[in-house]
Parts: sequence; structure tokens; C-alpha cells
Amino acid sequence: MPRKTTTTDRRIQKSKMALQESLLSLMQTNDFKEITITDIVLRANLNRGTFYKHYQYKEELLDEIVDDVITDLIASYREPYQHTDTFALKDLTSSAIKIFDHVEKNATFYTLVMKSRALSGFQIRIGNELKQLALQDLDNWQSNPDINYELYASYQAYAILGMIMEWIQDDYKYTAKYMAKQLLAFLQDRRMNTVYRTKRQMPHPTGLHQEGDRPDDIHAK
Amino acid sequence: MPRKTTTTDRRIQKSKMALQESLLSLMQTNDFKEITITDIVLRANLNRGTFYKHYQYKEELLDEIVDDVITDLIASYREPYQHTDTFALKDLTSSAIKIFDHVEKNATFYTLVMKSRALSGFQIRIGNELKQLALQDLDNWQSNPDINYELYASYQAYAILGMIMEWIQDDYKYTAKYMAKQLLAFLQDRRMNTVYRTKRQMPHPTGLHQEGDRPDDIHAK
DNA sequence: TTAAATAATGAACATTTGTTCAATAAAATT
DNA sequence: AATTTTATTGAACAAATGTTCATTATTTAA
Repeated sequence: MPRKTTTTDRRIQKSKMALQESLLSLMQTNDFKEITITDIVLRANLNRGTFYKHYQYKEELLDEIVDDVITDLIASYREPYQHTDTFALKDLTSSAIKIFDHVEKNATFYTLVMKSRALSGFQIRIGNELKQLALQDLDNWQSNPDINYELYASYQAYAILGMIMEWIQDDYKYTAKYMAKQLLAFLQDRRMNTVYRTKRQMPHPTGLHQEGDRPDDIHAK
Repeated sequence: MPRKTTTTDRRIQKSKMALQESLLSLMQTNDFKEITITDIVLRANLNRGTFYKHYQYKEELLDEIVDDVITDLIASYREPYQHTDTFALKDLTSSAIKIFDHVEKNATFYTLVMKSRALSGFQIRIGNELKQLALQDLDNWQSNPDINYELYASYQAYAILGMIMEWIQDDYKYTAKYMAKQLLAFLQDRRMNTVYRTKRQMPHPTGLHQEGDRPDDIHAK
């Protein structure tokens, strides 16, 4: 009969910790692609079988590390909401703004993951191309000296990439024409800067941190 | 003395073609991660050494396939500019809009690359998390029934991711505070919808298609 | 504190990878 | 058409991967 699994075995925790730290430290000096499982377990001082007991491949190990960063990202984003009872533009923007603090705090990690080719370059390449295209356009439009047009180009480029990602994940359930109209609507709609609403409970839909989450009242209306 | 390399050897072209087609067809049924070099060359009917003569790993082969898609992306984006001499909002938006046609045209490929875990999930995960966060906010603001807030959330989420990517690639040369201010400025600045400018020459800064590119007059002022 | 449960180990194994090299085939140049 | 250049082949190789299994060590639950 299997035991009722209340907490994870400390041996597992230790092993996973050692593996995570080993990978992170190897990534400081080596390209992710070049790091072997053997490298990781050697530095972690563990048997190779132990790695394979917990993960299929190193990407899975990296994913677990990413979990922690994302948890922190969410916490950062939520933080401004803690101190107020109503939504205001101030809250909305300041929570978005907290994300930059979070990235800065985890700068080492972000650089590591983004630059170390841990992710295949496809999205980055698409992003960069779109940015170049946007930049050429903006060249002809830019007039406001307070705006950093390199940043703005990247902002616009990834915004469109975001629409595309959503579109793909929904199996192209919209037409290209509909997508285009939505984009125009996004660029034109300014209303949200003026409306005020009352704050609601905020469930956490991602299921990332199952552990500490109380069920709360999801259906608050 | 080395020969003057004017065109690529037909044998190379054939081999590369066979490898590309092989990989694409394998990706229809198999997870990218699971496809081995041996699988690829078997289906391509080539020696394994031939693969390694041209590529280091399968990601590099995929990159070359991506090149073609990106070339088409750029062409699609540029297309609206071909028929006009001045920039207007109409051009700007219609060129952005052509991107959706391009994606729809290459839907099979996009789905393949985005869903087949060809890219490690990091960017997708960050994107999705940011989207969820944006969505919760928008829940409290949405008022315009013409706007698809799922799409809009993804749009906003990736827009911020775009700023972050730019920030990282520039080695955090701005402060978090500066990033935040820029974001606010982007959300508020509406000017570009009203300004008109004259059209300029458009160089192609990516170096993607070295082959067919005539040098032209890049420095046209 | 003891017994049961289970994680980690080390060794062995077939497979796959990445690399080399001389022989052969195909293409480009003259 | 003949010759030079170069890509592909096939075979062989060490190294790394992924998997297994009985043994040992550690942790948990009673």
C-alpha cells in the first residue's frame, strides 16, 4: 500500500536542489546546449540514475528552475494590489511596472536563459525581425523626443507576436481579417485610461504554486 | 588555390533540401526533442556524416528552415509599401496587418514550431503568465464589446515582454524606473496616428537574404 | 526506536552521438 | 572531354546517453 504522500522526501529535495544549482552554475560558463547530464551530476555529486529518476532531460530541470522565477514574477506583479481596495490606472500601471523590478532583481537568471540559447532562437528571431520592421516605420513617424523608439519598436513587435501566439494556441479560430481588425481596435481604443471600477478577488489561474494557495472564493461576483 | 565560390554546389543544395524536408515531415508526427539525427538522415537517405558536415545539431537545420519563413514574413510586411509613395497610417497598419495573412499562409509551419516544443517553453511560459495577469486586470476594466480581451491580454503581455527582451539584449543599460516611464509613455502617446511624413529608402538591416540582395543605395538620404 | 518504504548508488548494457578517414562519386572548371 | 575540386559515403571509433537491477543508505511512519 502506498504511503500517504504529505511532503516530498528530503532526499528528493536535496537531490533536486543539488541538480538545479549545478545546472545554474554550469550555465554561467557553458552554453546550455553543450552541458551534458554527466556534467550536471558530476558537479552535483550524484549518480546519473538519480537525474533520470526525476527528469527526462535537462530542459525539464531548467523548467523547474523557471518555476521559481515565475512565482516571483507573479508575486511582484501582485504586490501593488496588496495596499489598495480599488482599481485605478495607478494600480494597473504600477503593477506592470513592478515587473521591471522583478527582472532587474533576477537579472543574472534572465540573461542566462535568454542569451544562453536555452530557448531555441525562433521566437527571439521573429521578435527581432518584427522589431526591425517596426523600427523602419517608426523612423518615419517619430516625433516625441521622450520616447525611446528602440524600446517602442520592440514593444510593438512583441505585441503583435503576442496576438499571433494567442491565435496559434487557439488553433486559428479567428480569420486573418478579424485579427487585423482587433489590432486596429487595440491601437485606437483609449477608453481604459479613464474608467474606474471596484476591485474584485483575484484567483490564480495558472496552477503554478499549488502549495501555498488557499482556495478562497473564486466565484466572488 | 581555392575556387571562386559563385554558386553553392548542387550536391549541397540537394542534401540540405532533403534534410529540411525530412525534418519537417518528422515534425508532423514526432516531438522535436525526440527526433534524432539518425532519424533525419535515414529518411533523407543520406549519410550521417553529411548532416554533420553542414550542421552542428538539428536546431541549426531548423534555423535554416525558419530563414525561409522569415524571408516571407518580411516580404509580406513590405508588400503594402510597394504601391505608394508616402507614409500614412493606412500603410503602417495595413503592413502590420499583412503579417496575419503571412501567418495564415504558413499556418502548418507556425503550429509545428510553436507547439512541437522546438523552442524550450520559457518564453511561452513567461508570455502566458503575463497574459493571465493582464487578463485579470482587464476583467475589471473591459467595457468595449468589440474588443477581444483574450487577444488584447496577449497583446499587452507580449508587448511588455518585448520591452524586457530589448532591455536584456542591451545588457540592462536602462534603469527599471526608466523602463517603467517608457511603458507609461507608450500607453499614453497617441501622436503617431495623426502625423504624416515622406517616404524614405528602406535598407534591410537583418542580413537575412545575403544571396539575392543587390547592394542598391543604402545611404540614400 | 524499530520496521517499512523508498531514494540513491554503482555497475553493466545496448544505443546514439559526434568525429575521423580513405575511397568513391558528382560537380565545376578548363 | 579531360581534369581538378569537392561532397558524399561507409566503416570504425571513443564518448555520452538512456535504461536496468540488485545493493546500500536514508527517511518516514508506526
